[in-house]
Amino acid sequence: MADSDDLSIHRLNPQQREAVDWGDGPLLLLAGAGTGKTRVIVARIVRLLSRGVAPESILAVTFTNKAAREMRDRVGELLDGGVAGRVTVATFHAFCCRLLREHIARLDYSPRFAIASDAYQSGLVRNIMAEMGYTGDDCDPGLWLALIGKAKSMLAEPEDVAAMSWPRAEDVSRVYAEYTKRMRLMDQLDFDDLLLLTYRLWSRNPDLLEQHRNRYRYLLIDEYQDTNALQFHLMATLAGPRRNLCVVGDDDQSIYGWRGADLGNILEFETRFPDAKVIRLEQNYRSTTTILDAANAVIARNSERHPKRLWSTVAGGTPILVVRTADEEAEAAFIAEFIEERRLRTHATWEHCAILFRANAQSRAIEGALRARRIPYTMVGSNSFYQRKEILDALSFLQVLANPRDDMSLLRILNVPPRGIGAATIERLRASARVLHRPVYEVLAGGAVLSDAAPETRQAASRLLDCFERHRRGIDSANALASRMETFLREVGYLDGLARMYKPREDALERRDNVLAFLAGMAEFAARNPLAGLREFLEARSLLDANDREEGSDRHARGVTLMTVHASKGLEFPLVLVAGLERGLFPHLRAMEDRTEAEERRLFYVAMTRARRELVLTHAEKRRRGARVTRQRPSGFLDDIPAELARFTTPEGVLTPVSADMAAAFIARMKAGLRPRPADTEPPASGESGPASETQREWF
DNA sequence: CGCTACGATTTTTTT
DNA sequence: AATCGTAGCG
Repeated sequence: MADSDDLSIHRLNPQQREAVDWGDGPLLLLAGAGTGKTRVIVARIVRLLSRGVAPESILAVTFTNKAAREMRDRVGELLDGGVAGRVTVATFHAFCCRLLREHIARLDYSPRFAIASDAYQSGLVRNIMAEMGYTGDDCDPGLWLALIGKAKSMLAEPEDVAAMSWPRAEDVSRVYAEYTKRMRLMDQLDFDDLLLLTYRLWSRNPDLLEQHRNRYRYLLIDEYQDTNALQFHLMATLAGPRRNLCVVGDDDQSIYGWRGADLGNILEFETRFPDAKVIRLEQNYRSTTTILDAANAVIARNSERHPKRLWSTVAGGTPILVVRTADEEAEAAFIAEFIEERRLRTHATWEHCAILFRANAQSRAIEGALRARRIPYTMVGSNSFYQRKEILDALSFLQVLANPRDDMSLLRILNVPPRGIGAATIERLRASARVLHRPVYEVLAGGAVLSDAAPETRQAASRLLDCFERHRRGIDSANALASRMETFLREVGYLDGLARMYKPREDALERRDNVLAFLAGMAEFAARNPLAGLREFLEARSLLDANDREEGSDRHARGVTLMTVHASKGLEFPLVLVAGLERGLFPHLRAMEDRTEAEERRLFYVAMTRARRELVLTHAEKRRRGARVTRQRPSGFLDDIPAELARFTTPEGVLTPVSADMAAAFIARMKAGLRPRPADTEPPASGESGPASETQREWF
């Protein structure tokens, strides 16, 4: 969806052309929002091929699956499929995962490792903390995991951490060591391990590194501002003495610092590679000057950045609307009605509109308002489906089936639905497994622990184990995978047990439907990947981000798009509404404390620059936060928008009731064949657009 | 020893 | 509005 204005390769601006034609060696491309970044990367790949570089030699790494898919598609459009398919385009994690499946045996790991989700990691750390006797406040797993992740990105082992000057380094080291040991025992790798072990693989096996260096001779990194130290290290190592490393990014759009992204990577690229060529892309093809000037003014208040100033040839544009409402319901109602009005008065379609917010919880009110007005929408990236209890339970059954050593998953479902294996029994099993250093599954199968348990308990356990054993064969075949898994979930008692676990009948039925929808997704996967089995399904699932996990085949969004600002990066819409511009919410309270406020500002900058033609910012005076209602003050970010670019108002100041005349005019337009254009065919925004008044009518 | 029902607590962003 | 933890019942 980004860069939808279809400038062909032959119509690149001078900076873009220079970036495309630049030869070997390190290259830093500072590409602001909407400057045709993806187009340049794709053109550069095509250019490399035309210079005789083999497609197999090119590795393009992105941060998200969305970006990888888009790049793959765009390369495919310009090259015939055979060639395009030979270029490697993958996320860091997918690339490393593929490498490790093939070579990890050299590090003495099983190639059948599973990939642990963050919830899985948290659960494990929580268990570890409890076992090690930590109590009370400092049991927050997120805190410890962040430190472990930090250590990993520094290539530090637990012993190294102990010697560091961190607060409580001793404790971190112990938790880290235990965490590593347990993950290994369960054949689990976390996201960081994928990168870390790839690096270790190369440093311990120079022959392999040499082999890979000879294969991947040209490296491109997209969204470079989101990489962490380890990711940079990894790619620099692979580039080797050839140093054909082209990185593309925008420091102003770095919004993943909380996840370890290191802005230093992009700010210091020239220090690491003193002879690096640096090219800036500053011509924006996306937004009006009004939007761009406002975004520039907001981001200019950050200090640590590569100085740059985006400019646009799309003169003028409507002022940015800043709308104050009484509460979040009024805010949601305004947003819905504004979209409805734009649709009636202009050529806007629902697909042209996006509603962005800082936190997922904000979507509830907005969804309600849209539903009440029958406005179709798609909520992108809401993890909610996969965070549902029934999906997590079903997933745990499958994970144990694929990998019996997966203690965490086994313990989760051991007594689901209640089958007589209670807390005390589970505790004994766990303790015994810990002492013996054996997987819980094995201890359970051994039966010694259960010898003096109740007969029903013993019987339940052996029935469960029996069911796992029976269904284990055949998990490697895609043939009717989903229906065999459904049989498994039924025989293991889960599908029918839902009725007993959830008491309002409708609730149970809904959860059952969700599990069946999950299985339908699996069937779809199996159809697309006829060689894949259960393990491949689970791997693909864990490497996908929420945006890719839409269950319906309906990938092309229908209706208005709702998402977090984080999920919106890389996208663009003619009309963008950002909700909740309030102190404590955006910028978020937990980010306001120290240096992360700069990141909140960048996040707001990302939100603003998603808009092509019109930008609306809303804030409410009261908002429910949890159980209580709080008075909200407008976000400080609003003060940074130059007054002449914005109009501060209320819903009454913007919305005029939709008259019968207006509706009639709309119908007449439709009859006259003036159907709104689909977004893809939108003409390139160019300098010759008319005066603002005409722009206002015609932009959609 | 395990199960059910009720009440307290919760919300940042995600590969 | 869910989910989680705690207390009484079978």
